[in-house]
Amino acid sequence: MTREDALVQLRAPAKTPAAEEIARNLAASIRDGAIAAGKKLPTEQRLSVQYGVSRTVVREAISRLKSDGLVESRQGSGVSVIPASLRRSFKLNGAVLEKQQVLALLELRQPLEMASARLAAVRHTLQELAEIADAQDRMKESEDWSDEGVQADLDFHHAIAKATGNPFYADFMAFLGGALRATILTARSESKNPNIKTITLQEHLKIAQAIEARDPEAAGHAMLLHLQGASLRMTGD
Amino acid sequence: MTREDALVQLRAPAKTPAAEEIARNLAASIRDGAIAAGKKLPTEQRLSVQYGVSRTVVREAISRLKSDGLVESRQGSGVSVIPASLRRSFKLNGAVLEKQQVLALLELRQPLEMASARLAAVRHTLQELAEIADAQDRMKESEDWSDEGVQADLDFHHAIAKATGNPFYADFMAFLGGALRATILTARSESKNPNIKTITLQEHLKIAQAIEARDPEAAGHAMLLHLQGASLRMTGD
DNA sequence: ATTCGCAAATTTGTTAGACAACTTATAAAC
DNA sequence: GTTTATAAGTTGTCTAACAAATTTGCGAAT
Repeated sequence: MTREDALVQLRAPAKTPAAEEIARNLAASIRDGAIAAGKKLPTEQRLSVQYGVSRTVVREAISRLKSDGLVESRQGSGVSVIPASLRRSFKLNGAVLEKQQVLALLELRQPLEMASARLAAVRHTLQELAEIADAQDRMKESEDWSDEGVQADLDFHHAIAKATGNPFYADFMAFLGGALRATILTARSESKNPNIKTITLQEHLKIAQAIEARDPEAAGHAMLLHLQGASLRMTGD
Repeated sequence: MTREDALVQLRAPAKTPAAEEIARNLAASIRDGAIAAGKKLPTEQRLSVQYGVSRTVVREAISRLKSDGLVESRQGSGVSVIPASLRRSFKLNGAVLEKQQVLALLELRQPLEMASARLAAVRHTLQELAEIADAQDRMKESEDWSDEGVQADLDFHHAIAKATGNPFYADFMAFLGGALRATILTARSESKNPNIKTITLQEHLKIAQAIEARDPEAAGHAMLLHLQGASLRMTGD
């Protein structure tokens, strides 16, 4: 009996709450223009009937849309769609990233990482340099393909972004790193290349040295080589 | 009477809903580590007592946190904080941007715009080229410092991002453009430089020509000159 | 003493109904 | 015709309850 229950749970593990599904549905309608910008959503009453749920659930769904900056509500008036040009939240649609999406995301990351390395070379403080070295050390001591190793890898890049002194770099690189994290993990564990950690550490070292030497061009170049190498290792072997 | 009411409304224009304020409060506690990753939030019951509101309001606040990827809830268990490395939403904290923040955001945008121009030069289709030209035309026909003019300016950059064929470029540049939109508008209207539109159009033309000629280096360089010029015009005169 | 099973207590998910606060449309009064 | 009350419609909030899932604690069987 318990075993069967477990199987059932495995087959249908995540019964997504109604509010989440409705929010996704409405968000899709907004993004593809089915509900134009400036227009009002149906009233909470109508939506609750339409989706066959209580008004509470509809309100929780709309709460999410508000948080995403997709809509805006005014008491007594209604809920209206905010123009795409004013949206203040950038979001990866949560789901798993397909291979092609990962490549596109890496393509977005590359110029940012290069700029990050260049800026860090010019602006870094001693403390930030120590943080970069610390991430490097932790990766050195980590087991191959371990979770800690990948984390230290991401921390290395994040430490550089922080050393730019520009919080947007730090935040956005952390965001991108998190999105790529799962991908990197599986890629590492599936790779047949046994030297992947050693090579990565060497490339990191060159970046760190160029930053320490306050040589932005060398730092950017070393970062480019590292990203190209990492991309090859992820897709290639 | 009506006049006085208007004044009152101006003085206290936005009584922020309780759910929004609580969501902000909790988000702050999470981001600055007051509630560590992996830990559970207080129960909805306790939070409703703590903030002096109903459970409904607390649930709407938590709904927003879920949408932001800050927390995750499991029925029967509780609401737990998601590690920063896994957050899947990048958000500008809604408020108005200070001058320093704008500069930092422009610094983030620059390498992306340059990469965007380079990629667009290599990958653009005829249709995407037409869209770039269209934005350029609309800006030409627009009134100086008008809302349409700024919109056409942003559309020009967005069209280039779309021509990269990489949806993440398109989405993120649209996001950044929206965030900078208000700033650009005020900067334009406050500027004493009467030729600002003409100069911008000339710089845009050089970018468009380099893209059409499929010359990535020239496109990137023209974009750099444009951004540096725009930044100077925004802060300088 | 340890482990297993099971019921009870917790906790989130959902529903229903009600009232308050605000906006908008309507009708009445001037 | 303009302005002013009135009413209707809509979002914001509260209360009370039950459903569904998880966690906890207790007792029994081994």
